[in-house]
Amino acid sequence: MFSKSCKYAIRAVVHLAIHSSESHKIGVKEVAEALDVPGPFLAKVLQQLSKNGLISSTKGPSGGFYLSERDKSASMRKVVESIDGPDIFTSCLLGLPVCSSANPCPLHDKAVIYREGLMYLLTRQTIKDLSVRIINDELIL
Amino acid sequence: MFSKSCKYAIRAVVHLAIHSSESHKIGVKEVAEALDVPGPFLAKVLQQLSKNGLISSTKGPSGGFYLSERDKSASMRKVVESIDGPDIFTSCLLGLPVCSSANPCPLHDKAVIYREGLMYLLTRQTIKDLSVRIINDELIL
DNA sequence: AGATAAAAAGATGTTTATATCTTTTATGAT
DNA sequence: ATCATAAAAGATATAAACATCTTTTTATCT
Repeated sequence: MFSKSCKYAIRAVVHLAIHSSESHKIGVKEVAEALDVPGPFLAKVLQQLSKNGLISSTKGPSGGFYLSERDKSASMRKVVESIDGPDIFTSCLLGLPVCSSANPCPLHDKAVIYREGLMYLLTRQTIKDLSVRIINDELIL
Repeated sequence: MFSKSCKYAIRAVVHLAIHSSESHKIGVKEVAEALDVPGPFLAKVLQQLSKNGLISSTKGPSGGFYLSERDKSASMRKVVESIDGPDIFTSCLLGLPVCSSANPCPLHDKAVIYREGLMYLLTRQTIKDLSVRIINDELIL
């Protein structure tokens, strides 16, 4: 479903939402250790998220990555699309170039419902929503 | 969602269901041209499907791949799992090793519903069901 | 039996995804 | 102003997926 980069991105963004703020930035190393993922690879992912404006960062001493309040109001869908590309929820399940409700592939009508359900779920769910839920339900990352 | 091999497999199986029979086997080349996919690569996929007992084949002159009536009664889910592995519908969306309804990752409860919907759809839908629908609705492959 | 056709199997190449390392640049602290 | 710190950027390495080619095996027909 999601690429590994994307999975890391989702977890990292939520971790930052919970543990960072404008006044308390976090380094890649710390995030990587918390999530138990390869640091240099996570750095790439965070840089891309930063370049796409989904997370914030500053260089230099006491710098690091963080989420502003504005960042936290973005949808999880944007996070996913920022890494795996905008077509992940809309491209044909069978990889056919022409596939739409007008010209459906054999799986289109039946399967698209479920994928769109997931898409809309992630569209509605903001980073903040998710992190609040994680704190309340004591979920793991 | 599905790997390229898996997409090819789905399309090839359906093509065989529609165009082949025990008395009319089809060569890889013919299938590859019909679906417009690379022949040698499709051959690998068909071989794996054959080895896993999802499609039938015979060697030699007038040999080729085909679907017996018994083959056609298998679910599309088996086709998918035969190529992409049995975990494709059940592994954690975030790639966490421990993730279940008892110990859910942040996306688990909400997202799993949709993926399971797709899984059950493919479980119910046999190869024959799908090919009949394709013929009736004149869908493309 | 020999020729042939086609899958099966194996070897190899190419591309993309994943992962790591090194250098550069910007920032805050002294 | 200088130094230390940490992200950004670039270069490189490894693994997996994707793709192709070649050889072998097997079945069928003559």
